[in-house]
Amino acid sequence: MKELPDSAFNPLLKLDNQLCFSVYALSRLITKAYQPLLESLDVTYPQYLVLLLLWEHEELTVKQLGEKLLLDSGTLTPLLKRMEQRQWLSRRRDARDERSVVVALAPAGRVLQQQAHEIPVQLAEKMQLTMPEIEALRTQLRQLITLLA
Amino acid sequence: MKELPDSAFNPLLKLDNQLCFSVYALSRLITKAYQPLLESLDVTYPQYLVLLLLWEHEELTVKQLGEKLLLDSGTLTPLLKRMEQRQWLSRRRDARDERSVVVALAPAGRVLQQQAHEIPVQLAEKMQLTMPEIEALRTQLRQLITLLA
DNA sequence: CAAAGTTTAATTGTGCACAACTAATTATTT
DNA sequence: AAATAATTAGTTGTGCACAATTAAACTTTG
Repeated sequence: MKELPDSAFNPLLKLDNQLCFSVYALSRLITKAYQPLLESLDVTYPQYLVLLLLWEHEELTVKQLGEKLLLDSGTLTPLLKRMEQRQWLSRRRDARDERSVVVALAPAGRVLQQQAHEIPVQLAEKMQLTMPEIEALRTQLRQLITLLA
Repeated sequence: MKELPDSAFNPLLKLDNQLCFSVYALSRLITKAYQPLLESLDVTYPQYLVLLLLWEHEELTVKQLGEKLLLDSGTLTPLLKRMEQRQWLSRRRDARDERSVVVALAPAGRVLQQQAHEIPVQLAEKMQLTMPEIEALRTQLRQLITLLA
């Protein structure tokens, strides 16, 4: 009997079939789709996510940012230092608990918010999805996230 | 009138509402879910994706790998060099077109395939999804991928 | 055929992402 | 109170990911 490639027996090993690869590829494509919109602000996508949170909450500890973004200090500390250098935010130890570092929105970070208004709208257009479609997809992904997180 | 935070007016700016963040977070969680399964092979997730393709196709040019994985030579070249050092694959210029580099599965890479059989199954279990659910989700994601790619 | 243009990898430099570890502070236990 | 444990950021080292550039090989065109 002729030998067949393994993927003939185990179609799960075929790349095209893999849900995980789709998520991985889509994630990078989304970052690229954001890039032309973000580069006018000279902000990377992870930095934009931090700004989204600070626009909403004004100040958060590194730990709180990490919980919301699912990132650890090894990623956040250098990222926040770069953002501090550009004066978008400030970092200071919490007086009530010197272990914590409080990250607060700075005036220049507030200015960026004005320029960011159209970004979510433009991106939704790029993805050509209706609101209900976006809702449904996000709900499914969030189920997986809570499962794996 | 009292000032409200901007996200009250523009809920799209709220992180929790963002489809894009869900994809980004899920992608990293999936990589982490793979990690305990892949570390027994001492392979990273992107390296595993390359292996999946080589198990299927035996040999591919860097360009073909890039097209399938949506990665460029800046990412692939150093990754493939590391895999070549471990003797999982070989790299050689194509005699018919010296611009191309042919990446071919090496015997040690074939051995890895045996150990990888259970990985997709174990991951599907972790995600607690039925096959139809996986299919449906993947179809939606692939639509977005072709749109953005 | 020669010049101009295209294709393919490699290189360089920046910024995540994360595991493993360290150091400092706070909380808990005895 | 002293010893122990837990929490929080920071540090170090490795590996992607990608933009921008370079260099070599091939293709097309005048």
